[in-house]
Amino acid sequence: MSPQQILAELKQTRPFSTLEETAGVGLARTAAILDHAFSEALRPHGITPTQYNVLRILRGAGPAGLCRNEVRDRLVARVPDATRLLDRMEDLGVVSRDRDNPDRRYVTARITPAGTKLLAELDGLVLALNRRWFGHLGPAGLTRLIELLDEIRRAKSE
Amino acid sequence: MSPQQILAELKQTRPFSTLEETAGVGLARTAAILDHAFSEALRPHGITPTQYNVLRILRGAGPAGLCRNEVRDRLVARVPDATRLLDRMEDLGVVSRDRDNPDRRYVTARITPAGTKLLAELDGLVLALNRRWFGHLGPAGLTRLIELLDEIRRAKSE
DNA sequence: TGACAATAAGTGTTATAACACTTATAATCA
DNA sequence: TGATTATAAGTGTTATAACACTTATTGTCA
Repeated sequence: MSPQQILAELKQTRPFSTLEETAGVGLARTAAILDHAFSEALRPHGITPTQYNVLRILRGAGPAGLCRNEVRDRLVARVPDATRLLDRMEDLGVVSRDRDNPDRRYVTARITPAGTKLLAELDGLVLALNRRWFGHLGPAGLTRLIELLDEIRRAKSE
Repeated sequence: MSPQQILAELKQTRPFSTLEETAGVGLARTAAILDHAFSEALRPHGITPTQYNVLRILRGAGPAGLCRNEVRDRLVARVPDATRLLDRMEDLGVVSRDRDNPDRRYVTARITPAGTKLLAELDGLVLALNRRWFGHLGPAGLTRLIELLDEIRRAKSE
């Protein structure tokens, strides 16, 4: 096989083994692994990572709660059907909803006492997982990682 | 309100504003944004990011192809139903399958000429997207990002 | 002020993800 | 060699994601 053929074959099977692509695949793979592990860790508690995210958002909002679209827009991952996501969480008893805004188009979602209790039970677990997965990078590594990720999102939105 | 109450309230609404958590949320959010953008970019071409991933894997495997489980295990994100993922891609005409292994339990999946053609059409797009999203980090930033992500996955699997 | 546009939420429907379970073939070993 | 275990693929089913569309309420302005 001639050098040209070898190069042609490499080019065919791995057309862009660039740093950019390596970073992109690494980012996607890492996020997928951690999301799956988090999902497994939450399973015994009956909620998904997205639902956990909603609970964190609503706990942060306090008694005032938040309307559906505000919850949706604060989610880590885009969800096109926040209504039924909140439906399920209402069925679970961790979220309540009321059309109590003067503007009657809005429906306010709030975390319930049961939701607050569940979240409190999970705080230790989440802290431990974050330490296990990220702790060994050290403050300098973590700060750099956070910077790099911020830069990527900034470039994306420009 | 006493300082203690203020602290207690902050603690309640933001129990762990640690570097680890900031990195975790940043990682998940960045990956979700890029995956969504990639999905949108692929939409006009009729495939999803996962299907694109399968095509890349099968192009890399060459004429020998790969069995279902090998394809599944090489995917960036875990997929519990690779059979029907390949079913759909076979319906699209970009993948073929044959039970042509001496061990008749195996079904070999291969990329079709149509799949190779589609992938070739997408190479430029993917290269451009990767440059746009990651290029401005520079070789040093990209290398560091790749290192940090590798470290996270290594810690996870230990 | 009354038609029209804008905004918030919800609904209908299809496709895919996820999980448990079954079938088919091959390898192992008493 | 024949029963048993292991491996690969596929199937049945439910829940969720995704997208387009509809309804209800409010704001705007000719």
